[in-house]
Amino acid sequence: MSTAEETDGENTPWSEVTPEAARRLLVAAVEAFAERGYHATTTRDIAGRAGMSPAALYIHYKTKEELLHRISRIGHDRALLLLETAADRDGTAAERLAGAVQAFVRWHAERHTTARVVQYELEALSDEHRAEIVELRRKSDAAVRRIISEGVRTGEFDVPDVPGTTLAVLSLCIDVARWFNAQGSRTPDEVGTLYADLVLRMVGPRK
Amino acid sequence: MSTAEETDGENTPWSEVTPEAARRLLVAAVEAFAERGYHATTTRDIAGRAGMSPAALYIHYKTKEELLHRISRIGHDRALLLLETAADRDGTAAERLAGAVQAFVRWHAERHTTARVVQYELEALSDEHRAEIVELRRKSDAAVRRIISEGVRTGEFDVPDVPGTTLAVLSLCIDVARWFNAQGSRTPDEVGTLYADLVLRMVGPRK
DNA sequence: CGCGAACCTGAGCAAGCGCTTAGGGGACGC
DNA sequence: GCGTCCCCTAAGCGCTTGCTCAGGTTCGCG
Repeated sequence: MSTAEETDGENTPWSEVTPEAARRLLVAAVEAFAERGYHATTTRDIAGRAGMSPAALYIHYKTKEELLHRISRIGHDRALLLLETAADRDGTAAERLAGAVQAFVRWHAERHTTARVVQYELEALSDEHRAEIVELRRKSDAAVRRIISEGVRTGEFDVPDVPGTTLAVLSLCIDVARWFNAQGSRTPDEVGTLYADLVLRMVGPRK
Repeated sequence: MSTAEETDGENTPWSEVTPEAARRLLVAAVEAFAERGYHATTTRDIAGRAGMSPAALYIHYKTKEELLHRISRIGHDRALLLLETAADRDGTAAERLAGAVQAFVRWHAERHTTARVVQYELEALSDEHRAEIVELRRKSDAAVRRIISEGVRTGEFDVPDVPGTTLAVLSLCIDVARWFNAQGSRTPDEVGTLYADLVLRMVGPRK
């Protein structure tokens, strides 16, 4: 369907999902969950989008919730990788923070279908699965906080409330998945650049 | 249940919902929708929380979707009122923007149960109802954009992309409803003050 | 050709869904 | 006492849900 989804520039989207039929089902589930939400999506709808019968789904996944967990896990791994890569780069804190925001926002805009499921369907996970995902989110928070803390230490940034500002930065980026529209006038890169600028203003020294 | 919900300082929460039984049902629906989401909530659950039989719901509301629409409509009216009141006040653009963000964020934190339903269950509405709500959101956007535009005109603000920054400010505030936790360490007022400061930095002149 | 493994389907089950209907029971005027 | 109105419940209807299971098709390999 969506060519922007299929031909992702920086990586093959779901290459880690190995039986091809399982991948087709997972991609169909991402689309359906993003459109209607997890609870409003039926297993018949997922199977139908993948061109299979409802029973085929249960050959590759034990339950509908396992499908959601696989999607959420892969998405969170990817998001965490983006942030930690940006945090580990060389350069000033400002350069690294701008890079992290640019990459994180770009991902949320470009792959907003996936990101919507990843960010807004957490409470549909089982307790064990949700605990696993929450731990990944804690690490994402730590990566951003590390950049901001170092900027404060070197005097590049003026941030009275580091945990609060970290939360606000992540919140701002994540919410891109909710409002971004591929038919809109802004490209993912433009939104990333705008947001990187706004975040640098949030942490920069007062005039 | 939650005393913070029941005893709202600035207004009686659902006083506009007039038959008392209808109000009890609506409050129960807000709690249930916020906890599990609209589609995962059953009419039996709503009626049970209100201490009634499932059939009682249909004396006061035609469908489950009508309940969601009433909640969404009242919440959006309240949010719009907050923003327009702040925009119409006297003072500098910076003062008015800070006031708008403080009030808007405070509402999203203090009444995060309601706000979660209002902000994250739009696609469960019927087409007509959603169109009505989208119009209210357009007006909220216009109120914030007006403040920022005036700040740019008077030279108080330096904002290269007014529509984009307006979107980011609203997005930042709305997402408070998603992560705010009443058991957490921050009060709604503290979050409002933090966010007002961050937003002023976003629009302020470069150092 | 025979055989086993991998994959998928048609049919359907038990449970739960939104919503309806027939009727009960208390408060009120007369 | 009696009828009327309003608010509510018990029971359940028709349908959809997540999921199962027996069996069929396709394939590589000897």
